[in-house]
Amino acid sequence: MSEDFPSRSHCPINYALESFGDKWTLLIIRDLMFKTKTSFNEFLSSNEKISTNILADRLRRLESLGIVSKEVSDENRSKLIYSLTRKGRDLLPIMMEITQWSGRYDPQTNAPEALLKRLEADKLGLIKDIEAGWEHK
Amino acid sequence: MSEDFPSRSHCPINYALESFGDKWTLLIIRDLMFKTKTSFNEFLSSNEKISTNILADRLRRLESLGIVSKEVSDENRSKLIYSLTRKGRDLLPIMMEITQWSGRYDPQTNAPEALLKRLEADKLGLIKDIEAGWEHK
DNA sequence: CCAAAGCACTTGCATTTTGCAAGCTCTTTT
DNA sequence: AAAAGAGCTTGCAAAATGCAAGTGCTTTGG
Repeated sequence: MSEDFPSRSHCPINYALESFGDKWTLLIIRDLMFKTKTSFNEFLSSNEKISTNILADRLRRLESLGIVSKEVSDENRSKLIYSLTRKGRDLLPIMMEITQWSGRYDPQTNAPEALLKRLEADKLGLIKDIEAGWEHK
Repeated sequence: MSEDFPSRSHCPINYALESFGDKWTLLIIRDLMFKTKTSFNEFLSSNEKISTNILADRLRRLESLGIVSKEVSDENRSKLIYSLTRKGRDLLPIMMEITQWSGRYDPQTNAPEALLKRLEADKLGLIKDIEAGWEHK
């Protein structure tokens, strides 16, 4: 990990933009976080149709930022398993706020009604529950 | 407002990306939300040095999405005042979570220590206070 | 009342990033 | 030994960005 990109400023919003401010990176994080996808070909199969060169680039970038790590699969040594680091898992509250905002403003959102309800009623509890699910994994 | 962009999916994360998933949009929202900037030239003067054509494009886009609105200034009729709509102000929790995450992971962050402390201790109270400041404005 | 300055852009063009299709290398399965 | 799966890389066209200059309205100062 660790690589330096010329930084425009050290504003916290800008730091986030330089980490995941593009059209694709957060989708990969979403897949890792909520869809239990872990491999190159699984990311490729998502609805938004990322292309292979962009996916390879973003995974490399996420690794260099310490948000994602990869390891060789136990069962199949030609397969790589990607996963979120602590830094990546700490993006959960951001993802939840984004989900809530989009759920409120996208008339066609496919965010599950139950999830949106829980976000309104008990966001912190929900976040804790999701994190708990990661602990004993 | 309202314009249609061909949408890749109705995933809530993707909706957010299609609203502000680029290197500049969130900086404009930051300036409107926290730096009391309201005009084209003020946005231009930010540290990150956005160029005029991109700024014009993003403001147009934010208006068409209903996140920002503009009106002619009372004192100076050649000046336009940009402001956040309700939809835009509702991005505050996302901005706060981003600030907290970046504050935690950017060793050089310039997020004020006091703000980060308050975010750890009483995020909801902080958000309420900021929103209250907007009410009687 | 006219010239200069302020404000919000637009335009043109070079550079960079993206999107798409094809191909390549190394396992693993049959 | 051949085919299939997994994770890429490469080449090229198209789109987005960055930079510098210019345009068309106010508004201000003399």
